[in-house]
Amino acid sequence: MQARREKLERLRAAGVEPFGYSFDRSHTATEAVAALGDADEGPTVTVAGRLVSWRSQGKTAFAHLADMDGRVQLYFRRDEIGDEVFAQLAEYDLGDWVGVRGAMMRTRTGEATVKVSHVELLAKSLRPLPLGKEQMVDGTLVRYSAFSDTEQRARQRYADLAVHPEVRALFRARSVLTRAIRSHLDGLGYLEVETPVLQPLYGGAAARPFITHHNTLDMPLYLRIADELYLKRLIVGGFERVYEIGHDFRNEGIDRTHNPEFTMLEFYEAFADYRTMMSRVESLLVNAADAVRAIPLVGEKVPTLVTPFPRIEWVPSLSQAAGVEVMAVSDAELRTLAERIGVPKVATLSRPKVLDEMFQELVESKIQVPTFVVDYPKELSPLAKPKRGGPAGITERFELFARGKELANAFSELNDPIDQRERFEAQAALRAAGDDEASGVDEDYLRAMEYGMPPTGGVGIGIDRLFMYLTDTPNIRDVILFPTMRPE
RNA sequence: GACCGGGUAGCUCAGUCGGUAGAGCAGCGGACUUUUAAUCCGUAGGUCGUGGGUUCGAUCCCCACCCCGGUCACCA
Repeated sequence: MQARREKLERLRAAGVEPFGYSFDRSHTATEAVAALGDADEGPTVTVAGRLVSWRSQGKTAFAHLADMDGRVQLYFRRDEIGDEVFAQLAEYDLGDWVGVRGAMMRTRTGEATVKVSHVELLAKSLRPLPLGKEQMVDGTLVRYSAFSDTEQRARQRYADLAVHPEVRALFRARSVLTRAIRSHLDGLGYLEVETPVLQPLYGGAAARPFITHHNTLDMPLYLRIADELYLKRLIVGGFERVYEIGHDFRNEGIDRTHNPEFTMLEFYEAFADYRTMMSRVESLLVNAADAVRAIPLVGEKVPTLVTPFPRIEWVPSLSQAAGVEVMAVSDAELRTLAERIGVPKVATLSRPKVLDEMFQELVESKIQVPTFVVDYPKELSPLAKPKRGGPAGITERFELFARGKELANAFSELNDPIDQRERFEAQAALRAAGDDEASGVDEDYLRAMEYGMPPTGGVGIGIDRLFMYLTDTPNIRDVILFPTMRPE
């Protein structure tokens, strides 16, 4: 770093501004290479990017310049750019942002290269980037001394992105994913809306919230754990199709699949039930997967989605896997069974919870291809409507699983305000008993329900997890640009 | 929270059966007008995660703690 400072000073002394103001480029690196085509000489191009390699050879030098999505070789000759400028190249470092102009040419070894006739420094890099060396071996990129410390890559995402084109490609793909989702929902007549992140009451899921304080109002506010209750207020208001993509916040642990702040898509559609929402989810995911599949360096990993997704019913699938009629079997028998499967602390769990654990163990974790699990027990689904015409105690709810992980959760939404009040009050009782994941009674939401909400289907999809599934990324930290981390 | 693995140069790592440390790349100086992990010669660079203990002496052994990763547990 000291050496780079000194170079900076020498450049300034020579009248070179080390931090430029703007630069007009005619081609990206990829476009410049394409402009040469198969020819040995090509048009003059102007390109800009970071210096990522440098091979000096006395009176010539080769370098590679990398920009957003590509790289191109640069060839400097003293007799081409003059003694003074050539001498100044000694003050350049890897990581510097430069702009160059020159004719495209092909080198002896066949690489498309800019024969530089003009070079200018756009920004001096004072801190060395952790650039490794790389080589193509049989068509695959081999890195040496790559920047691989997972912690530092997440903390210094800017450096991770700067030296790893495939990381840039991954996050570009993530952006493409959300764009595809928006485009798909917009095409169905959905309205994208924004609802409060700061909420006086939190609800719509069971999770511990982040709590903050508003000074002027002198009251606590909670960072939302879900968008659900506000989006359904909008259905009451007459927006028949709404969606929101935003961050939810849950004050819980951090691990491979959990970040305290994560991206949630929720969409609600009036007059729809959960069956309609299943087909919405299918077409949405197929479109999203197609969009991501088109991204180089990422798309190869995207699984092929075959619709319609298989559908299995919660109770029968569990009964079959367990070998007994789980809803009919005695409590004692059920618990014995659960223990044999390996469910921990069976004695401390309620019966619905035991069933849920058994389901996770026997069914959920074995689902590989995207599969809808439908018709959940009421005890596990407090926000879903009872199953029409179906057995008592079953609700119209589905979850989508793939590779053993939940991708979506949806209901035919409960719109009976009397029933809703009872469920809120049950939650409030739990909260009073010390369960800080339970919510209170949201009177304003009940008031909205009392005005009348049409039949509505609603879906929540965790975008981070969906993207992890599509790109086969095992750690959520690797799909969030700046994951939550302990301070250094 | 438990267990396992790890923390040494800017990056990736090696090592010291206990005697205050090395390599490659990056850096710096030099040679080189088609190189591509360029090559060649030379050179600089480290409170060995933190604190304590044992010892004449600790980066190494012991204890505690911190941090990271993995597995498991917890978690609608």
